[in-house]
Amino acid sequence: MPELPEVESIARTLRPLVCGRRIVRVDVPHRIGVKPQTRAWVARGATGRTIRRVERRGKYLVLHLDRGCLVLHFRLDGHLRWFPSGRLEGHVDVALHLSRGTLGFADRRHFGRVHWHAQRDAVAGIRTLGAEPLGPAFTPQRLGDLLRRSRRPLKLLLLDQTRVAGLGNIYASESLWHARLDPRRASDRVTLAEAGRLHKAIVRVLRRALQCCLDPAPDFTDPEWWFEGLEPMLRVYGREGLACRRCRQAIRRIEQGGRSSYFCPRCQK
DNA sequence: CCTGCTACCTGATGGC
DNA sequence: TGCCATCAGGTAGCAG
Repeated sequence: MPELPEVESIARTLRPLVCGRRIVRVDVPHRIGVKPQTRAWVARGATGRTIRRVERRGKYLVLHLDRGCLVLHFRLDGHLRWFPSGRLEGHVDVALHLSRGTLGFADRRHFGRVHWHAQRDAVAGIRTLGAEPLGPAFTPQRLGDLLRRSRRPLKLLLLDQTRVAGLGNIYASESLWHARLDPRRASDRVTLAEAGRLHKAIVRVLRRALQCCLDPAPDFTDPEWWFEGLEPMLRVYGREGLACRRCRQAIRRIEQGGRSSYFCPRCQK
């Protein structure tokens, strides 16, 4: 479960459940969930430690322990499950048994990971993350600078986590629709005014999505929870062939970087 | 450094 | 029914 708003809502919902709790045991029913680390490494790092703080960076979820941290990444389909009784049910790849309740990490597709690290910034993917789009450093100027320095298509730039942290395939397309910008446009050919529009669109889309993800909040039961609440706010993603909600033109789907982009060929220029 | 491509996995869906 | 192709929220690693 994937992009910034989803992970942020997970972090917020998780805090009261796990902060201050001790990890009494770590089970790894599917070792692929910790690859390339080992069961023993993760268990040794986390067992007996107390969860002090829950942080989101980009799409990473970091459980800071009193020594080291657990770094979770959901990739495409990973999700959390909460077992108040501590008894596992269904598919779980990694289980953190806490002093009260058990947190499970599950991903049938086995792309998602749970790793233990001595330091959060030991993770290259976190260390190199770009600006947090809902943070103070993400200004129209900053976005304008990023755009000017790349000739790549806008959509691919927005997906690059080292530029802007946390946008994924859904919200990149959504943001470009709101900004009325063609996903194929070369980044360095975007005007200042257009960069301003894009900045505003990104912030607006992510804030709105976060609201959707917080109501209803994640229940750590249904892996599809986030997508249901989201659909009403989507303007282009997954709407190939349907009428643009601004101009009624048919939405197009194209491939960029091996992934689908959705846009309106009439009002996105 | 920048860019583009592939691998990594599983399950759902649709055409024939 | 069954079989095959295609698609899916992401990133790491590697070649040029």
